[in-house]
Amino acid sequence: METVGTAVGALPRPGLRERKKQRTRDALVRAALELFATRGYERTTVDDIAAAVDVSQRTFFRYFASKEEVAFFVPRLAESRVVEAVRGRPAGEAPLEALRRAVLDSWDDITEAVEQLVPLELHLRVYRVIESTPALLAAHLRRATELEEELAHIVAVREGLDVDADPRPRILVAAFGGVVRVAERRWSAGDDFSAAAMRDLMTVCLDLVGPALAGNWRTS
Amino acid sequence: METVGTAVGALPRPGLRERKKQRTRDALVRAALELFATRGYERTTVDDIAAAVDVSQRTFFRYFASKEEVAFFVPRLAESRVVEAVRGRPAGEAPLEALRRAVLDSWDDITEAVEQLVPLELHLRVYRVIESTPALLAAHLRRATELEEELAHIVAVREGLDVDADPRPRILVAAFGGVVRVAERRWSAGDDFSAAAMRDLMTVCLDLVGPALAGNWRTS
DNA sequence: GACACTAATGACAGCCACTGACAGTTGACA
DNA sequence: TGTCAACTGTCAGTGGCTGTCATTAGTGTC
Repeated sequence: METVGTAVGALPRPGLRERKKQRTRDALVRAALELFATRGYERTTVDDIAAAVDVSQRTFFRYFASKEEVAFFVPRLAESRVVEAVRGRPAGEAPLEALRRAVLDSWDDITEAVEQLVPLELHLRVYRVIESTPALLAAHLRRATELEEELAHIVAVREGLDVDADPRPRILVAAFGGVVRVAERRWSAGDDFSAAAMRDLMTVCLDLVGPALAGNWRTS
Repeated sequence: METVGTAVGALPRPGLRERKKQRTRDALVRAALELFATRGYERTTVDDIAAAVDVSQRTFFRYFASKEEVAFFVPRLAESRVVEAVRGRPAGEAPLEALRRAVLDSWDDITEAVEQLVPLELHLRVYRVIESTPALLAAHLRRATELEEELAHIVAVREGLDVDADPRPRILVAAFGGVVRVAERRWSAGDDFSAAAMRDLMTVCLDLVGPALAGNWRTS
């Protein structure tokens, strides 16, 4: 129930103005996602979204830097949680294992946090729109690599390495990120969009990295 | 010197109209890349590019679907070569090895083909612009995943699998693609942009995938 | 070599994402 | 209650991109 973007300490009742802003932002997000999911991204104009919340187009752009940004409001939440989870892993753990457990262990929390914002089913529908809309898919991938960059730095620090000198941190997270994306696609393509299903898919895909890279597949 | 997009058989002199189109397209590409490299992508308008070649803006959009597309004219060439190279690998080869050798072995040919279009040095400068411009980076990553999808299908056929049933093809190319991107970044960040340097980087990065994913790194 | 045929182009109007500037409104706080 | 600062709406303008239509310029034919 906590305000999402608030600093850690002291939350002494945000004040009317702040609450109003929060409500406007949430209304814009919900209206936008609903429109994207039903009508599609490209056939939804920013004017449509603004009109649905009864604010001016200019106001929309004061809350979101671009039309794309509003589509990634929910994923953004999830990403920050993953980063935190990786930071929280014990130092002795192997790098890949730290990434793997961070994602798997924090998955239920993430799902819960998402549901607090929008219904999980709407999130899934929007995710499908993201994957099938070139402009959004591109933005999604760019965001993913930015996240990977952050994770590479964290891994490097854990292992006492320089990210620019030793390529292993970036290679690890790049491979890991690619696998996560495969799992995400399989999740959105399927019909079971529960958190448990996603966790299972992620587990299976991560377990397959080794075998997939290994020499011969005929021994499956 | 052959016309790039011509069908395999018979090239009986393209005709004046076709040659004129070819020249216009090449001029647009060269003007655009030069402008992107010097002035930056966002500070170059389509009108600028069109004016540099003395055609109307409308004509530019008849050659390229978007301003982005012209920036990827050269990479597009390289990608198609890689796909062909993978298709040409012997069937018995292990999947990862096929991808690896396809890229490494065709690298010199690709470099040569690129140089026929634009100076390699200009290509590098444009590549740096792509990596540092959010909109272009996003488009680059989307193109990369489209390529990965194609490669996953090829790998699946090689191994007699169904891409949608067995996740291994997609996992393999996702991991592979991630590593290739790391190598590309290191290439563009460095000062030696020769084909040989790129091949060496690629080799090093690919050799590190196993160790990076393996349990503990302290044994480096 | 004149003739129709068709592809390529330019000029123009218009949509949409996005931005800067200015003025009006509304919470915050003394 | 009055002052200040934050939030908002309006308006004008830029740039990417598209549809339309008249004009130009290769192409094949007689």
